[in-house]
Amino acid sequence: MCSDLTTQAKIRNAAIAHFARDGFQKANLRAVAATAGVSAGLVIHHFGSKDKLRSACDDHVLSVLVRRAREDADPAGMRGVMEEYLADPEEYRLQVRYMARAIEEDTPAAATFVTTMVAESEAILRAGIADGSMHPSSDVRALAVLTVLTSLATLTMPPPLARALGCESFGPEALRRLAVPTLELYTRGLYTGGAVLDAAKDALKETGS
Amino acid sequence: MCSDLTTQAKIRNAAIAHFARDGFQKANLRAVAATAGVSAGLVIHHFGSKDKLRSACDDHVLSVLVRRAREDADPAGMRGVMEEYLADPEEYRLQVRYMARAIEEDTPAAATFVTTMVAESEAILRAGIADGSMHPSSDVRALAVLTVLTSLATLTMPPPLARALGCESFGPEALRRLAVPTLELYTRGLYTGGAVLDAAKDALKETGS
DNA sequence: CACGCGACTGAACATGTGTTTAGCATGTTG
DNA sequence: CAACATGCTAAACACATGTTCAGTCGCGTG
Repeated sequence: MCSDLTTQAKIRNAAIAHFARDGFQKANLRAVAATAGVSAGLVIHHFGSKDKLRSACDDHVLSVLVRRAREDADPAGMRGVMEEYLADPEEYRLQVRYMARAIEEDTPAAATFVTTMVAESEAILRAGIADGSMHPSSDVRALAVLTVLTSLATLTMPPPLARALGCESFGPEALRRLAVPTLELYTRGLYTGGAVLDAAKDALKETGS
Repeated sequence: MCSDLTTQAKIRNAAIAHFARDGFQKANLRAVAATAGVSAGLVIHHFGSKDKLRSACDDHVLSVLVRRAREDADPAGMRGVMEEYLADPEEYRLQVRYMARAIEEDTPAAATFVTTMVAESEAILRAGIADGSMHPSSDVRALAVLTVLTSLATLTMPPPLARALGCESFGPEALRRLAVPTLELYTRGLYTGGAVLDAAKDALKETGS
């Protein structure tokens, strides 16, 4: 990190780190101020309140993440995102984690982010279906949501699940381990026959009325 | 809810509801006490501290959830869980949400829960592969983790993603919408060819050393 | 220089919240 | 009956934390 940043920017970055790590509630201004190397009062002096600070962080992370997502829009929803994640600039992990927290708490920026991601995913899926590289789906929208959801879940895998994989905590290692099984699932599926799908369709037809 | 419960049980249930809805931090004892119809002091009188209360809730939810999971162990990891979720006793939604929060915060009970679920998933997958109803996988363990992860993510889908699906918030409606695309993915896969999988394998071989 | 303005600090303030304590009611026991 | 344990409450306490305030430093400007 270059240290020749605006004080505002230093505070914002410190806040992003703390919010991402501890959550908005648990993070406290004095700690944020400390890692930014300033006093608690200054944080408020620049941002007005903890909530406004959060908004600033939201907007910043949103813009960075959306820009990145647009840059490497790849097949399969967030595959591009995953690749960049594998390369693993620590900063990127932070921002994804931050956004995941924002999504949980249903922040406006998070809504924008999700909308963007789902739209982009859907476009990619439609393109893939059109050119024959992907199977058609009965509900492309829902499939797009599913893609984003699983990508996000994977990228923010909680520690207990990472440990189930033999990793101390989530990181590139865990992601590498998941990559092949995931893609196997995406190319062959899991079931050898259509029985489960048919059964589900029937079940839904009954309940669906 | 039957109101002929021990006061302790009433408090515990109220706490589970609040922890699930607001998270452990944000939930406060006075509110919990209020919905339990008692005073704040009594909560501490019975449980000793907020942390101990959390432990009690953890253990309770864990036991209920594990019991349920064992009862309807079905193919595909948590498909049984999903079915029960579709039937939608409000209480069940609560407990799943509670456990998701516990997993995020890496509680001991959550670790046990995850371990159990992954083990069960893995067993189911191995059985399915053995009897030919599922495709073999290069890493069954990782596949099991993936299954649990996506199931959990689906069941605790955050509001923004639910809205992308046209639902106001997550519920049986959203789950029904996702069911068919999910199972389509699980039976046909997404890609029509193996190009992406092969590319990923190559990429990992390079980075993997 | 004098002035003012913005960055900045440290201490004070306000409030929300976990916990403690003193006390009250009730039922049980010696 | 007296003593005591138990379930319970309300008020007080302790402390963390968001926010405010008064004042200092440094710097550009009239």
